[in-house]
Amino acid sequence: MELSSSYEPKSVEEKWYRIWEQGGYFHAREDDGKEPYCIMIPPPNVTGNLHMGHALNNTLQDILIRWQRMLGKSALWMPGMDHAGIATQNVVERILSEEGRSKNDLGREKFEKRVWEWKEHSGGRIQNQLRRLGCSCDWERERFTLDQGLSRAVQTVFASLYKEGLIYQGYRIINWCPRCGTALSDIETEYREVEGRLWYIKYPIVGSRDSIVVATTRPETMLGDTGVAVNPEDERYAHLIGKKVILPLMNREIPVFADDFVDKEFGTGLVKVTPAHDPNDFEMGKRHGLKEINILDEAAVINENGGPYKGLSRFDARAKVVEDLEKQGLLVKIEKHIHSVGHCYRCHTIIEPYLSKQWFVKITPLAQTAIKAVEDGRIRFVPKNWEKTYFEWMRNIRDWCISRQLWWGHRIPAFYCGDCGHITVGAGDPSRCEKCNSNNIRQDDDVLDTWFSSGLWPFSTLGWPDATPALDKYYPTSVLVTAFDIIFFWVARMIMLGLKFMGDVPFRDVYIHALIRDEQGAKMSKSRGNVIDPLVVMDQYGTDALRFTLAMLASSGRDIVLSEKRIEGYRTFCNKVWNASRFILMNLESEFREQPLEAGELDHFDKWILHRLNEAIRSIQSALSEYRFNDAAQSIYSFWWHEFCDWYIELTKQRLYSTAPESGKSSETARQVLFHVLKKSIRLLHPFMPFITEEIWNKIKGESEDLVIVSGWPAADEEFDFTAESEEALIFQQIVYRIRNIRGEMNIPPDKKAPVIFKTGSDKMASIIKREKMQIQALAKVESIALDPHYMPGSTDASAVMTDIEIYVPLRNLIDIDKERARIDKEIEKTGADLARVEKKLSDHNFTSRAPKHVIEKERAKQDDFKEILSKLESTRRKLG
RNA sequence: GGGCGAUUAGCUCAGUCGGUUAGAGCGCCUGCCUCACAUGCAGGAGGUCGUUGGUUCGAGUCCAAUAUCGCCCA
Repeated sequence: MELSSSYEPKSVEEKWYRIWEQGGYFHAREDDGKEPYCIMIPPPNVTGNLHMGHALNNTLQDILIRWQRMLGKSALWMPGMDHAGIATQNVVERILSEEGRSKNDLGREKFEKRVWEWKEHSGGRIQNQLRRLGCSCDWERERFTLDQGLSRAVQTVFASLYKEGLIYQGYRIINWCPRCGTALSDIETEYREVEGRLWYIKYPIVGSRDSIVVATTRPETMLGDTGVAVNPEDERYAHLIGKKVILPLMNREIPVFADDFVDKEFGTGLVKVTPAHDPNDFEMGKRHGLKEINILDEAAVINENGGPYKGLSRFDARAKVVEDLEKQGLLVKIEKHIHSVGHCYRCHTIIEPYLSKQWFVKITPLAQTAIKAVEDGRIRFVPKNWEKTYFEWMRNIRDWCISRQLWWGHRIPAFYCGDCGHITVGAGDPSRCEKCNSNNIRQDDDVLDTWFSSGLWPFSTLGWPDATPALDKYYPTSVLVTAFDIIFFWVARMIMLGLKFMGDVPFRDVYIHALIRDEQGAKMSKSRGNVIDPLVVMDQYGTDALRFTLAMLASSGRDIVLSEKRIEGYRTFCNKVWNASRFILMNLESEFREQPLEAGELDHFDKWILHRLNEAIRSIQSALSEYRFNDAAQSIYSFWWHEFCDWYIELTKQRLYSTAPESGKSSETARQVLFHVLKKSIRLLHPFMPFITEEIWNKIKGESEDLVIVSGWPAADEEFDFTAESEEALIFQQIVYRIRNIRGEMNIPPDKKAPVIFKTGSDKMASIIKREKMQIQALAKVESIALDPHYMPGSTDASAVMTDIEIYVPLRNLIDIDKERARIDKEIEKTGADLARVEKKLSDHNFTSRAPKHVIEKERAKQDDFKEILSKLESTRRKLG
């Protein structure tokens, strides 16, 4: 039963995780007849390593799952990983390039095989890192977005949406990453303010010696210009509309036309129009029938349409174009200009708006249903204000570009017929064109956006498109736990696709937690070097300390600022819990048997701690059910430390150590209460600190009891609500605290015990003091206690005044009169201020006539109290001279 | 440009329905190795709740304006 004097997390963590996992404690059974509770893990990238964001996200999920499991639910936490198309392909391409090869050297099939090999050997490290974090995922059900079942779900969804006309091919400007060599969706493009330039370029007017001046941030795109636009209301240029100008360098005649889109204030008010290389120009081009001249290839190198500039990169081309314009005297001026430029969210390369044929999801019909689900309250965001962000985006949503020019991913299930040109789309691999039955068909080369498959996660992982018992039991899931940065990427898409294919929401609640930042509030990133690695932290302080810290910090704000100091602080809490348990175990006698508590045997402090335990249970329960993780953690922390350890355990020592013959019963009751409270508080703490609690539980559980992970969640016991006794315990604490305060302030050495005289006219107070005489002596280090309603204090008494009690500590030569005067003066000042505030309120007719009665009563009572205390303090002060 | 959020102790943050004397952790100061714990114990200092105005009997809390900082979208 003996425990070591400090908690050593390392071996405990490994041991218990193994026992839980091997013992099937994480496994939820669809046939268990229990009420379902299900959380789908936000699948980490297969390339991922556990960072603080994951640690927070998964700690919160694990708290919920463990809590619900203890509540007796069929708690399923579905784990898995995301194939992360771009990221994973990049990783393997980098490895190949170190070998001096490219993916094209291997060819598609061999490359895919190579990625799978990489996945088997190096991918998915994060799964074991989640185990270290204590995550009680149902690993038997682990899924991967590219595994067979999920791939079938993807194909089924694609085919269905295509047949309904909600997936289509379009030729338009998309966001192209020249480095990754693929299209991206709008939200995969990150805009950043960069300082660029504005070049003013002369375009000669056809049939005139005059020229116009256009301003542009991208002079190199002029190679593809097919027009110049002006605002129709711009009088300066009205005469030019319909004229033609000569495009310099290319010597092409292009029209000047009017379009509302043009901002009169920008540059000269004349803009060059390059329909193939700018989304706005593309729209204008469509409106005015302009030609689209694509001047770039897929690597953003100028192609044959760029004439003499062919072969130059987009950046070299810019320099050369500017240089040539200058030589020809066509460059008017250059200005500095700040504008926002899109970057690839994976590799941060500048995005090229690029004209190409891609697959799109027609999103508006899906979005409307998804908006309604949140409006109706069928899905609830917590905190609620994220609903605004969701609505804002969903109402302005644009079609989703889902094709990616990658090799790693779900290949688009569209087959082109070489004979009739028909496109056959369907789940499974068709061998013939569905229209002309030709076998001359070829599958689309592209793969789908990774988010397309993760959008199906809540039902594809449960077996959809098959109607499985798991799907039936666990869908809709209970809650989705995630950070706000993927509301658009993931949350919104799961809602749209879940409603579409399951006919019901994918989850009831969406709990949005904050992002983690460093001590300076900066986003943690490897390049900044400010990363706190959760794995290192778990090594140093233990997993439970990290988890508790994260729970404490998980309040509803946007950011969490994390510092190691904080984690260190909660390691001491682990140690506190450990040592309190150790104390209790040390004081159980070998023949100790847990007995039901008998109300008749309990003393006031037993009743107090049982009452406080009830209140802690209630407050933790209500906090967790509203996702107030920090409040729940705060409640359990302060109950453990500041009530159970600081007061109750200290109070039991007198009873446990007493040698008085009649004390046997009291000490046995104390043991029973200690044990009872320990057992319940260990269970309350389990979801937050699973390892230490399982270790301790193992030493205290009964032979027939199973592990704490499946023990019942404590319920408040109304039989143990002792309000009146608890109030008396608080008065006792006040008394002890007042005496300790005198000792501390007067610097009375700990070994010097002082006599104390209580002056009170209240029978209630007198009885408390008489009853708890021994405890006051022990906790406040008091030599003797006297009750004297008529005590006349001497000039060397230190004193304290509380409601209905005056406390005197005769100090004789130990007293420092100046200090005592200052102490009393401070009290007088404070009480005087309190009294003044209350009296001001009570003398205000508006207050007494309009405030609710109970508020006025409260103020009156306070007034009486303060008055009495103040007068006693003043009389004491007079005696001090 | 549109939207969202923050501003409370030296630091990082709680503060639910507007109603005790605004709380916590860390840090700081004083005294203690008291037989569970020095990863500890006891005591203490430290706040005009960003600013201004309003609503209210009453505002850290509600409203408006403003300043500073941050995030998202275009």
